[in-house]
Amino acid sequence: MLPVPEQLEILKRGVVTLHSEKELTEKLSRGKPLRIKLGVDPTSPDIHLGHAVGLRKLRQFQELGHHIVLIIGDFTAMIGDPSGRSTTRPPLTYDEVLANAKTYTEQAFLVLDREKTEVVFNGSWFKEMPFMEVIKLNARVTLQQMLQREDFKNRVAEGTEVRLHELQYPIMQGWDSVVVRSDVEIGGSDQLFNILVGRDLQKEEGMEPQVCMTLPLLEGLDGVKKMSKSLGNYVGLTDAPRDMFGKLMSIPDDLMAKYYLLVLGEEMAEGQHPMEAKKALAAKCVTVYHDEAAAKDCLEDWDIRFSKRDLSAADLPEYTLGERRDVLGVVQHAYASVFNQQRSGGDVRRLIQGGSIQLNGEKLTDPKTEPEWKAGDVLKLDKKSSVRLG
RNA sequence: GGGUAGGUGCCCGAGUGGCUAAAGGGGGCAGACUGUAAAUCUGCUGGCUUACGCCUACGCUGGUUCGAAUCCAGCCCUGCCCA
Repeated sequence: MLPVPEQLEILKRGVVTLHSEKELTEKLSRGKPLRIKLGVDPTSPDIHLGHAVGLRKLRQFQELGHHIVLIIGDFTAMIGDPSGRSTTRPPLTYDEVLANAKTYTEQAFLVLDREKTEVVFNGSWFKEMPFMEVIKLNARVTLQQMLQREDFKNRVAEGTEVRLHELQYPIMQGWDSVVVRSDVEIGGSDQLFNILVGRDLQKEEGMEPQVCMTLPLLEGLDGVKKMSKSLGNYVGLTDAPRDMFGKLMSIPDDLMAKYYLLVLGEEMAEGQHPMEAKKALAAKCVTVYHDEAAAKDCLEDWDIRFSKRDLSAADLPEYTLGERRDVLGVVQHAYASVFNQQRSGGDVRRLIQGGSIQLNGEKLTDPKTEPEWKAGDVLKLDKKSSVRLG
């Protein structure tokens, strides 16, 4: 194992809070692998770059020889972490959660070393927990402590509902720490409170409290809100290369440095042209989650499509005409058959009248006309989708 | 349990009998421009229809009325205050 100061230096990189450095130093200096905990709730089937921030930190611990405990919150997912949300989340069925858990763990191993990771489900201890135990656990936390939490406090102040099961969430997450005997817990900065509850419960159980380490939250593509599946502002680890690339090109310029740091773990080079810097970011990210060849393909495709705007040279999906020959009918059919999107007539009409639909670069603004469709023609539907006529 | 304020389109929120497919904002989409799917500006933003028009929509169910998101009754749900 590396000397403690060097380990510390790596581990401290990019963290928001570390409570405390002294405790971490002490734990590290014993020279034994530490148990590092990260809990994830499988509320959706895919992991995105926001989750990956925590996973990357785990990976660092792993490379330093520590032991990772990845907790799949199959039980906590049924509640939904109230962190940062202003309304109650609709509950998932247990089957949905289990299905998500499966893809989740698979995708986590895109970042983590599978061999050195212990995966546990918190349902394995919560499912069988006697109600008496639940009561005891609840007796350890006061309502006032719970209400200190920003999101509960705000909701109470605003007069929106807070349901009692939501109050259980921090307690459950804290109890996880007791069960897995974690030395360090990692989480997003919105997890601070929950992680601290873990410390309290561990202390009460006579254990040495875990070190609390939080990481910055990664804003999503909109540049404002936390990256999340439900907001649709995310980049999935398993997104197709071109999607991943394109999505990353759509982040606001001033977010680039943060993405460099949190997604790639490197500093953004100074003095670069913003577009070049963003292309490099997107390409590197594609390289990490796919490979270099894919990244190269994305770069080329991007230049052809958006910089040179030469759709005729791009490789586009092929589309075969259906029954109708009028613009509206063709576009609607193309969306359905090539991109699997059902668009309403009004929707398509708006696209047409707005000038989005272009045949070989010429705008088709009349829904009723029946242009001469020839094989090889390029039909642009919208910014992201174009087809070549077969 | 009592009192009281509410439940409107993807979200927030205005609207108290016809001018309401429903102000405004957010979000989303498109166009122009550009250095990108950045930024900025502009337009669009329920469904069907070539169109006239039709249908669906303001918590639910009924009712009053020529006509209801708007009035009445019952029910369901939420906040706040009191118990």
